[in-house]
Amino acid sequence: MANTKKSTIKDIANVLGISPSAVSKALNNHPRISKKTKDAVLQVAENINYQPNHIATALRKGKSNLVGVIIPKANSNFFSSIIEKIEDVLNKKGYNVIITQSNESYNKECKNIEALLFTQVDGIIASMANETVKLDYYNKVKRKGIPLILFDRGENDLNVDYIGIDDYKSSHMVIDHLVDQGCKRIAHIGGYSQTRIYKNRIKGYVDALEKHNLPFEDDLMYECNLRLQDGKDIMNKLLQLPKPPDGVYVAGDYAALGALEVIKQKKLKIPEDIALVGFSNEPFSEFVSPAISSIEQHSETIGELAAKTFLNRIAKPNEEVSLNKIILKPELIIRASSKRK
Amino acid sequence: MANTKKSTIKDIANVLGISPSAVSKALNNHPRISKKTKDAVLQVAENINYQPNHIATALRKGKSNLVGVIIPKANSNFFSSIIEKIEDVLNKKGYNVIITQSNESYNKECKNIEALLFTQVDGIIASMANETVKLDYYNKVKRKGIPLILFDRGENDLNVDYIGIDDYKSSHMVIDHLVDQGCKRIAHIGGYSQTRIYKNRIKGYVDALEKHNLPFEDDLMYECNLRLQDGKDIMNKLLQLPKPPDGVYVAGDYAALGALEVIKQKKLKIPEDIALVGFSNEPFSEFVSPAISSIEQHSETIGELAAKTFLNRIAKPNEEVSLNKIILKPELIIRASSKRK
DNA sequence: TATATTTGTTCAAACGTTGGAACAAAAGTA
DNA sequence: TACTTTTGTTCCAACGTTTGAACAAATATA
Repeated sequence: MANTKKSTIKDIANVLGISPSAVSKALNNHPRISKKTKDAVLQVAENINYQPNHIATALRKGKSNLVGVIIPKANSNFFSSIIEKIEDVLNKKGYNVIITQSNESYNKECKNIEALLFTQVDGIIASMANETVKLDYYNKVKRKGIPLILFDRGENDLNVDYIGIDDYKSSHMVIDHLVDQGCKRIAHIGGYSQTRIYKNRIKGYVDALEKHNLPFEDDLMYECNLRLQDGKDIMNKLLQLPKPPDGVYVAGDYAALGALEVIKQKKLKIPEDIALVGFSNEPFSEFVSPAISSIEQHSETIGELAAKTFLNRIAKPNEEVSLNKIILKPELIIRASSKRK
Repeated sequence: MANTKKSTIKDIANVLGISPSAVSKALNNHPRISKKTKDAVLQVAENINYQPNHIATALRKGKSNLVGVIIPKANSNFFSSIIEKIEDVLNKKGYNVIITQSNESYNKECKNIEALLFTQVDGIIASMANETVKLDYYNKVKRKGIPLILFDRGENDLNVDYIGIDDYKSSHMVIDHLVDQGCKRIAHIGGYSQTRIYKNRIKGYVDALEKHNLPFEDDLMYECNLRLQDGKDIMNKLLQLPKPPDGVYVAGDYAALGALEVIKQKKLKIPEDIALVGFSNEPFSEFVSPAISSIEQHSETIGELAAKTFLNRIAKPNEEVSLNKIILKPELIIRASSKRK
């Protein structure tokens, strides 16, 4: 029935009466092997359904051709399309991608790193969990000398390649827009400031307010996990303020959706009473009502650049110099939720 | 700087003046090795920061401890939480998980299978792409003799383990509910019937209509990719019918969201004019307005069972008998979009 | 014709680990 | 004391591939 025994290079060699190394060289298109032999080998390989043993190659070459990717959670379009692009680029170069989720947990992230190192990946492309403050595990990766590339959720202290968008500028774009629409009291529902990107968004928010001579008030700013429920909870708090905001900038679309629901529930008008802007342009943002304005982060580009950066590192491993810090330009997509005029 | 040269079992052996195999056995807690030696080995391993070479082990043992998972797309909560659970269960047993996305494309799926086989995974857990009709690649996996487990999107002809919910029954639950709410003309926005689960949902819809003596009309049923935009497009068509439906059963929440938007846009009332039920209970369904009724598929359970089924297969490889076809009970979550009374 | 070069192949070792066979030493049994 | 059993270890081959060195044969150069 099932020809369960896998055929090897040796089997091909036996059939043809040549040595295994000749076969190996033929398969790898070695210049010293004659066309005749190469053809014969290919033919036999086909016939006996030969599949190279990747593990043996990996052992011999000291290279697994596996790349680990760590993301917080795959269930957003942002991350899943980044993964898609990374797979795309790396598969073409003969790499396979191992994806792991940290679920925003530092512990899980550490376990993932352990597992990836154990699996002998040739590199790690990661976006850090919200919780992560300690960098010990990432440093371990660096010390092993295998390429580490961060995207979106990065960390300056690590001193590794990084691809992300300009979060500080994003906030300016959002606030500029809201001010332009006539907002005077703008709240921010942000991520935890320990994460660099959220810190930058907050900083951008604060600085942009100042730029426009608008007051910054503690009551108007919250840090949270940016889940849908967080958006609801915080929006409720904001609406209970003596002077509620007339504009809300939310650092994530799921939380923005939560905020939207609460505002509608309270029979307030969007954007007239409160203008709302989200972040990361999830597919649903366009379709809820009113459609939520959001920052597009160009996830495909991020994925592509992350993969290419890895390939570059692999190509020239001992090039200590010139870290890549690629900062992409954000794009503000203006929709009904913030368009007053 | 970086002690880039990895330490091996041999290094430990040299330090202690014992043989490599003694070290190997000590590390694997072989009963014939003395406690003294084991302790010493562990100590030295720690000191020189020894990390076992997984690839060498894999080669020697003929087992990669890698499991491939193929899903259509990670960006839904349904799939990402299944993955999470699979990782969870398998990591505990020393397996690592390689996740790949087919993006609903047959070609990509084939490539993924190729890549996973090439990487020498010990098993594949998959949910098929919508497009997939030909089973040749999956049959190839079977012929290799490595465990194949399908979930959600399965296929009877393949004759492999399967975990999913009772789609046929789901439809009955939905239609029963809609009828109970007074709907007389119920439309179905379904997935492509070539996919088993969608076929079952359609069959359930048709049979349930009959059960309730309601008319089945071609005009009231569509097959599509169930993306948000598909929901919008088809809902528009449904509303242009001379006699539009008063209830719509959508086989996916994203498409349901699209339909919802269109209905609201046309100033029709939900659930009064049209009652709406979705499928798979994505997180946003609860929070849009009106909240969308949906079928909960218990994704964690699916993930857990898929992983455990794999482990069972591995444990007893030559047990040809007794396929596992695990069909879970669906749960209808009734929300505002269909609750008339 | 003698020598150098090219071509096509084989040999052997290596990658790091494992595990059965072999064996010596220690301990137990008659 | 002589034998069996147990204990702790080493030896060696194996997993499937790769690769530089070696080598013979064919071809080119002087």
